[in-house]
Amino acid sequence: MYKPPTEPETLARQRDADRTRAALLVAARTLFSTRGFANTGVRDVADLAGVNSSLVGRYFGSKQGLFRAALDSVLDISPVLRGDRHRFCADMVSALCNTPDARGPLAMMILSAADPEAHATSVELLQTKVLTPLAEWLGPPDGAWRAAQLHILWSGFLTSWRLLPIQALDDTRIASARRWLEAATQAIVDEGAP
Amino acid sequence: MYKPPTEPETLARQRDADRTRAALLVAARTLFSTRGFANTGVRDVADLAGVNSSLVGRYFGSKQGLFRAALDSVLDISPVLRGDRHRFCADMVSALCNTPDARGPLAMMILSAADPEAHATSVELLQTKVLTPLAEWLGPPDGAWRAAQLHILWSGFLTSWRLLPIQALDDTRIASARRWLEAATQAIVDEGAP
DNA sequence: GGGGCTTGTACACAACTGTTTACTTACGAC
DNA sequence: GTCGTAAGTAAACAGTTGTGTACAAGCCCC
Repeated sequence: MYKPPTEPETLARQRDADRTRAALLVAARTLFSTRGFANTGVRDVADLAGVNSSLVGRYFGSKQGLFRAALDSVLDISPVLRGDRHRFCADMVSALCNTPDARGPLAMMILSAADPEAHATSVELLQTKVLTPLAEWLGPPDGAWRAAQLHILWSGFLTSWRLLPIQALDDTRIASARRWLEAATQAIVDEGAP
Repeated sequence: MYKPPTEPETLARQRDADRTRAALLVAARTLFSTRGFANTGVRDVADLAGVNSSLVGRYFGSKQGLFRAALDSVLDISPVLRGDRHRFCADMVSALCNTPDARGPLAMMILSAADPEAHATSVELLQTKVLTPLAEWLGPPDGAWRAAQLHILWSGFLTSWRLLPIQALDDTRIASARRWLEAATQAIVDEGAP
């Protein structure tokens, strides 16, 4: 059988650990937030990233480590909190709906909540990286409780829109629903300063 | 080695197909609503029900068939809708929080949303067995949209309470949170008749 | 009491899982 | 150039999964 002297198309991939790690994180965010933790195999992530599956173990220790790193890398609301206070609601709703990789961190956490370890990771990171800073930003009175109300509202909206889609939030009605979400968010924020 | 003439403890289980089917459904509801579809094996369900795992295939065709049957068997809000109109909010919140088998149908659907087929089943049954009847019950104006608002509120609450628990809804604060949920529900119901 | 259908059990099967190991190859310092 | 280390690959591992099949046994009707 003929064999070409040097493999033509599979010219050796450039070796770049940082790039590989980043590609794995992007693929992980995409798949975990779409199919959840249990329905995503490390081979799926590696294939999407275009790298070998054993590199997951090398760079992140385990599938769980990859999940934590992927979630941690995208769970950050400080940009919105640092922005204009008038723009908070619009920015937040926008960040919630226009998610960069697939369906965003909230979907990633909820779809992966069935796995005990991924669940623990999500609970921890959600509290420290979202709810606590948000409660501080809202300030007294009842910053923590209003932060919780916001989270309830947002997770309910996201669940009903993308995770368990209902007819009232389909493509033809999503625009007005987003306006409603923004108004509802504003109402909770304003509870503090009537 | 001695062998007793007739097995003493494993005396033949009485053969009752209906009872077996029912036991499988209870076990399925419990596990699916706790661990989700992907993290629940047919052997787990069968073991919890105390029957042989191959009976899942016989009685429900497949694991997917079991999921549909289990969800269908518990997704029914007509008792609440038939009750006193004044009691609607209290009954609904109670039904949402005091779920008979483990965590109830909403948790079951959300935790299983990562699986494509279980997801399709959930979307279909949720619309036909909950949202549509609820929208009719609410009536004009905007029955469908107010039903959607209720679903967003409830699914957000349940997610933040049991699926991805936040500190603001822990055991010490859940009582007042339930009162808040009831009031918020009432507000949406009353939107129709100010 | 004895077929015949139903109920239940045990087991085999192939596919897939996350992880680990042994190995090859590229890059950079000397 | 060459040598050592980092980067990447392939394959094997043991465990688990859903499903199907072959077999044992109870129940009911005749």
